[in-house]
Amino acid sequence: MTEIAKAYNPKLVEDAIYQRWLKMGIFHARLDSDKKPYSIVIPPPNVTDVLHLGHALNNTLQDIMIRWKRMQGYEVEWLPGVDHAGIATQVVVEKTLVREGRSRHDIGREKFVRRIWKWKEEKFNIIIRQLQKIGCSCDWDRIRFTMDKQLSRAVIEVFCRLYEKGLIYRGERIVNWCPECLTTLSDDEVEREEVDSFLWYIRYKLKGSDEFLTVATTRPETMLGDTAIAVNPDDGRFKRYIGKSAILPFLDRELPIIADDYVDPEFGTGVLKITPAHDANDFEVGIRHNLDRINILNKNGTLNENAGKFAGLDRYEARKKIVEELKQKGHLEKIENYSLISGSCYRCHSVVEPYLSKQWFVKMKPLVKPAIESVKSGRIKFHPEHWVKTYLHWMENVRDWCISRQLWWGHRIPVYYCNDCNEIIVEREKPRECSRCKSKNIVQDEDVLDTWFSSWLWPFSTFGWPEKTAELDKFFPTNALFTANEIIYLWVARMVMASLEFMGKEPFYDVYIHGTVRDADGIKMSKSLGNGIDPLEIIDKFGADALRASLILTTPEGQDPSISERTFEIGRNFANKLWSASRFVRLNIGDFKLTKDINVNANYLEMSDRWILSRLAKTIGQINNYLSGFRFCTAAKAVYDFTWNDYCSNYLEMIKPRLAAESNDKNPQLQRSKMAARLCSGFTLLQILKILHPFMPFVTCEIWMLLLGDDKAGTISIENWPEPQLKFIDDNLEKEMEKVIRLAEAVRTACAELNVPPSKKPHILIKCEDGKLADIFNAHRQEIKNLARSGDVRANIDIAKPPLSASAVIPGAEVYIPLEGLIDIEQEKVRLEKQIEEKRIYYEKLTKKLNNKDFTERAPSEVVEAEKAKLLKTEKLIEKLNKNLESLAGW
RNA sequence: GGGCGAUUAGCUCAGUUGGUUAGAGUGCUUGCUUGACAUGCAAGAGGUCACUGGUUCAAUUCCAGUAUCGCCCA
Repeated sequence: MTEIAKAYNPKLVEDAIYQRWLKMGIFHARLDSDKKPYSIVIPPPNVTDVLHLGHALNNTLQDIMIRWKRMQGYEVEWLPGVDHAGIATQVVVEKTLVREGRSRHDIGREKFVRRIWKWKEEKFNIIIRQLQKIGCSCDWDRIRFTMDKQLSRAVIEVFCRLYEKGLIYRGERIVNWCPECLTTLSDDEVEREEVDSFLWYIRYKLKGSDEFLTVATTRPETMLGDTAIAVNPDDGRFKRYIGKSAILPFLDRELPIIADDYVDPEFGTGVLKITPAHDANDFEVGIRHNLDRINILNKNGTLNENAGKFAGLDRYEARKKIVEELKQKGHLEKIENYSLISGSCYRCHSVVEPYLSKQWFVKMKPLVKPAIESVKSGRIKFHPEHWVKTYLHWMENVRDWCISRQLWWGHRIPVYYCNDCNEIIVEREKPRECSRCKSKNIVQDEDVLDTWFSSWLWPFSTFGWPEKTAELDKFFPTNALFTANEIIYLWVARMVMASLEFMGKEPFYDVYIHGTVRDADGIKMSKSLGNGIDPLEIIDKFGADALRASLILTTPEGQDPSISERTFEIGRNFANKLWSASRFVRLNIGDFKLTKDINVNANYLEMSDRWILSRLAKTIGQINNYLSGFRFCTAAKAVYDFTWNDYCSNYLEMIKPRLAAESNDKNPQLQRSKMAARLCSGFTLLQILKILHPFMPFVTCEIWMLLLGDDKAGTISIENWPEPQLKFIDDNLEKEMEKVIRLAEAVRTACAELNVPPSKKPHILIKCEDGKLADIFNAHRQEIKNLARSGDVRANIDIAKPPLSASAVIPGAEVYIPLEGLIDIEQEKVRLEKQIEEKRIYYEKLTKKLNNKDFTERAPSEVVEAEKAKLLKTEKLIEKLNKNLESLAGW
């Protein structure tokens, strides 16, 4: 027999166990299997950096589902992978260059991209190792990267198909421009926050008049690009100016005064300056009124030649100068404080400029329609359900998707321009000549595609699309998707659209949205704030199972968990509890051989055995329900409670005397009882290991091997998930056992409150109202002794209270604890009085309720009866407590 | 400005069809070298269920409003 260490040390076992799993190949899904498939694709972490706690949560949830399904006998595919994360990675790597005193332009595109590939390799390997440390049972044979050859092919194919279908077009639009990253950003990549700023009131002189109109603006520097002044057509104050012109300060440009509904008469002065090249709304106004678009900005945020004497200045420097000069010239009426919503780059956080440029867009409206239907019809379900609203809201207000990025890292846009005839050629392979003029003078578009343009294909590109592969056949559509709410728009919604468009099917049927990991103060964990917790550090200190269990136990469904390092003690302690209980069982079952297919024979079982089996069956049923409903936290709590309370605190305590029976004792009943306890405790423990395995794979696997013997154990990971054995469920028995447990509790409480030293094990006498209850207690003398830490136990209907005894009252019975010389009578009196007072308050509450005619007449009779029964019970309890108190009088 | 979510013990949170003396973990106090476990055992204290109305015999639970916080979108 292997010795079992006193405390569980995850460091000694986790790596070896993971290697064992890899060696056995149990994570690889086979195409030739007859089993029903179950598949999940991982939300590919970004190669920007190593994984944080949010990833740990995300992947633990998936692993729980995957391991559960695997044990249930599905052919399980959990496809892992990593995302190239275009802009994010480029920015991160660029920063490393900057630290060396160089920019990406210094070393050039080719070298820079090579450098990012190197970065990718490093992070890729670390991420894999991290996932393995966490215990994730991914199919490593099918790991993917969004820039793999085959996945890149899928991206190009999709671009071409959409272009051919007229769903991709090139257009000159106002886009979000990051002057730092020098690229466009999609609307979803811009972070908006409220900032304190000003509203500048600027006077524009009317042409040929001394009158002027005052406009209010939040961005005075853009005035250099103004091409009109606008008022609301219904605004009586300004009607007479419509059709006239104003003169732009500095540049003396003539600006037509136009009328447009877009102008809000309430804002500022009710007069707006229109800058079509630097504001999305103004752009629209410009189209309606056929206005010029004058771009005044360079790509790096400095002002260009259109800015006259301000050319070359940075945008904020220019703002300062312009305001200053306006003031000097008397064009500045006033400055007001104003809080505005400012957009910043989600990667480098510099302020984003609305910028006019030629970009590639995807027409979204046609793609959105079926994707809305998938969710409305219920074919795709969200967990928790309320995220449906978020999804639909975005879908119904979708705007065209700007997919070109002025970056070097990503999938190059498959568009070629002919330098001779300006033909635009969209091809899967690089063309040799222009399709129109046959010129060989063609160049590829410099830009790359938005990262999400590859990740929206993830559920099928990873399985080999556009090829028709066996993998796609077997594992697509996938079953579920696990992700965080931040990327419902960016990713989830787009995956649904892409899958419907290119596969004709939804990519998954269940979307589980988990919360965002926060620190103890409720602040989102992030690297920039430095409040993040490194999962590897936690694994090092507490173990991977502790990490997993703690995360799940503290992440209620649909809520953000608040986590500090101490949180992980919950899981560590639990792993140790399980370990210790297993050690106890191992030490006590002696030569009894546990086997995988061990079964419990109902004939031999005693009440406590049948009780734990009933509890076990119920618990398994609950866990199945909870997991099916994606209620991971509740499921985890159910196993936790069953293991700690039912199994350890109650069952193991109750069977201790049976296990301790001397093996040379000739009493056959005693030996049989001992066997039953060994059998049942062992059986239940093995079942616990199984239902706990998805949550805590390492420790359960290790104990499984220790109990069964390494060679025969295989791995618990591919054992059958237990079905609840309904024949064991026995509600009456549970109620009886509940009474035993309650009784023991009452005795413990009395002894603790009276400061009875634990070494003194007082005898207890139980006076029962009916013989049946007395029988139950008498049948469980041993169990009560152990649970209550008492001496002998005797129950009967006609027991007299011994003098100088403490007492406790429970429904249907009272317990006497003769404690002559051990207790302070005064203390016991106080104790009883306190209890009487408590009961009396409750009694009054019930009386009041039952005296209310409205209640007795209108509430359902069951409810009224139940209240009456409570009243009766309480009355009896008070009576008994009073008698016990009286019996102490005079001592 | 629109939408979503939250508000229950010192802290983190359960409480799914309205009736439980409102629970758990953790922290706190007290007592325990209890023959598995001090990463433990036992006991205790601690709550006007954010506030105001409404529906109801009955509201932590349903409805409306207010306040505070968080997230998403304009």
